[in-house]
Amino acid sequence: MRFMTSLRFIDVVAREGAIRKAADKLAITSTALNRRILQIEEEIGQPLFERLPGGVRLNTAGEIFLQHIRSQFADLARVQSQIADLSGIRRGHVRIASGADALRRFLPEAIASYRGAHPAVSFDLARCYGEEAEARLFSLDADIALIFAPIRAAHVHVAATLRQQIHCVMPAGHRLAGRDTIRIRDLSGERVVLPTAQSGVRQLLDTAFLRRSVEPDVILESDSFEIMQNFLHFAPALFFQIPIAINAGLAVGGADAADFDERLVSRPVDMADVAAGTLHICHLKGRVLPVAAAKFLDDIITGLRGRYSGEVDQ
Amino acid sequence: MRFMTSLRFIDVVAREGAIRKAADKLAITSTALNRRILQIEEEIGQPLFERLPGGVRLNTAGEIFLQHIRSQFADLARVQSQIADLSGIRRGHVRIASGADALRRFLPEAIASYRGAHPAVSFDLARCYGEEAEARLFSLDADIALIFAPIRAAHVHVAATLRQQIHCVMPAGHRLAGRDTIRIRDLSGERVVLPTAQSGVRQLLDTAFLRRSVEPDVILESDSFEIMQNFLHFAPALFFQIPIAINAGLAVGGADAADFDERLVSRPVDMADVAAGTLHICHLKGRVLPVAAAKFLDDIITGLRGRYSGEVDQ
DNA sequence: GCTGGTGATGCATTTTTTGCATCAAGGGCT
DNA sequence: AGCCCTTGATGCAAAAAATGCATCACCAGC
Repeated sequence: MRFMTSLRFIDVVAREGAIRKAADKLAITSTALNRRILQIEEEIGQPLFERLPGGVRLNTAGEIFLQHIRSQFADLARVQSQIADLSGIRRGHVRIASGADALRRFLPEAIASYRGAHPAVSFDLARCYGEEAEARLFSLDADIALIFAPIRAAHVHVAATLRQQIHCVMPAGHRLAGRDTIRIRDLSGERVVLPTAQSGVRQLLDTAFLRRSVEPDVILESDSFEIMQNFLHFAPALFFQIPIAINAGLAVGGADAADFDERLVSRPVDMADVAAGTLHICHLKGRVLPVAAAKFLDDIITGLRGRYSGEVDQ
Repeated sequence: MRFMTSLRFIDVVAREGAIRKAADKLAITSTALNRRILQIEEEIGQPLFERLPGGVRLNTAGEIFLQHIRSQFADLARVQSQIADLSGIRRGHVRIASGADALRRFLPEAIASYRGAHPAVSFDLARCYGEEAEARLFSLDADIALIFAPIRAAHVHVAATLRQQIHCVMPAGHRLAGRDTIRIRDLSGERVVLPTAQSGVRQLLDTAFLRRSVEPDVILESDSFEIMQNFLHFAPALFFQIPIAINAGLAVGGADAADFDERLVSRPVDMADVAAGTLHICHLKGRVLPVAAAKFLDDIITGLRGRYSGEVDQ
């Protein structure tokens, strides 16, 4: 949209923190960009950036204005998708911020299924932890967020929640593989593979370890479920994830549950030790989502309700 | 704002119904305007107007887009007033759509008082009936509406309501001037002056006349309270208004109430005959009002609560 | 004091926008 | 049917705006 260029430029300058860097990114001269900024500031009647020796930074007015710009862009996208909808073609773009948990299997599957019905809709997945996901909603860089952690900010609207019990994954031959549920005290001295400290799963586990005064032998920390799971094929260890992250089949644990990997089994951690965490499916409060995003959000909530009826709320 | 010109042009074209007329109004050539429209339509990817032999008319896509444009303008105004607020100067502009009732005395007084505290805030008053006032909220031509009639559209948010009993105004020497309250049956054959059929007061009265099978002698219909009231100085007759419209003093009726004009008195119509109407103080649902408008709305509601505590709701 | 980064500005060039003249099309009127 | 008027669209030249280059002033770190 031609008439939005100046506004987009401001957004980029704010992100880059310097007019010249932003100009490089936008493939124009710093002169042109600088003058556009000056012109808008003149029209507003007040400067939007403070000039620092190392670049520029938004002042208060600029922050207010940038928020306006971003909401304009988001609203324009919604309007465009709504207009595209009129001509029968359901086009659109959905931007999702999600933890690694849901990215593993749930979102790919949901997106594939959605694209089966609406092939002209494209997706953007950003993998990030809770706080960053909330920030992405606020800066309108994401339409939907899936957060397995408590919600911090008031501007986040939780459309649905899914209770998820932590599961322990281990080689089929492990001494604990016979148990129905795993107790935290069983893990004392055990070799375990843990997600990074920012992860919701890790935070629940750390709380439990501390409470039961259990110190497992942490041999690997990673932000990649792939690596952690594959590691178990080469060395005997335990790792932890939530059911929604299980990437082959739907072995939600229990003695009679199917193994989700020929040599790995999953068993729930006893609820007396680790409380079930909550996966929050959110969007920005007060925001009208683009058609495609709204429909997708609806679809995944309906899908979850069908699959985990008891654990879905709101 | 330079970057909004094309959008403003679309708004004007939609209102005028013809590119050439809009071009005249905007003081540019129809060529330039036409090309701007064509360019935006190309950027959107779809036409926004249908071309008719007598001009242009918005199509569905255009209506969606125009609504977006107007919300952008309203939001920009809010952002500007918010930014202006930062520098200490409380500037701003408040646009009000109101029935003649509230325009008479209540709004002028409220505005004068508000401007005493914030002299840099300007006002725009549009006198209109209920349905049009709602339309103005929707088209974002008004921030606040005062409607003495039932609310029709779902997109209107009622911030407060004020119950108002219809009062009968007459010369001090009139045979009914001695009564505490006026009954509808007293009006049979009486000379009355009535507001136009679109007015909320008139609709309440018509219902009452019909129910009681009373046919007064309607000698004047007008949409101007000024004319109706002045008429009473020259010919004996009755006219009707709500307390908020009484323009000198606050004679809300009752036997001991002060007369609001040396030769005219006001008496309430019995509630058994005419139910109290409701003045609705509204804005568009889901909209964030500019600082000035939000503050003014707050002020008048607080003011009403102080003056008519029993009759103010929500 | 030098170096490497920043944003601002004068001037020539390029790109975009505008205006004039003109066309084709449709409705209303005689 | 024929005329007339008004509508939006378009080719081409002029006006206006945006851009790029070269350069300045400023500041931090070395």
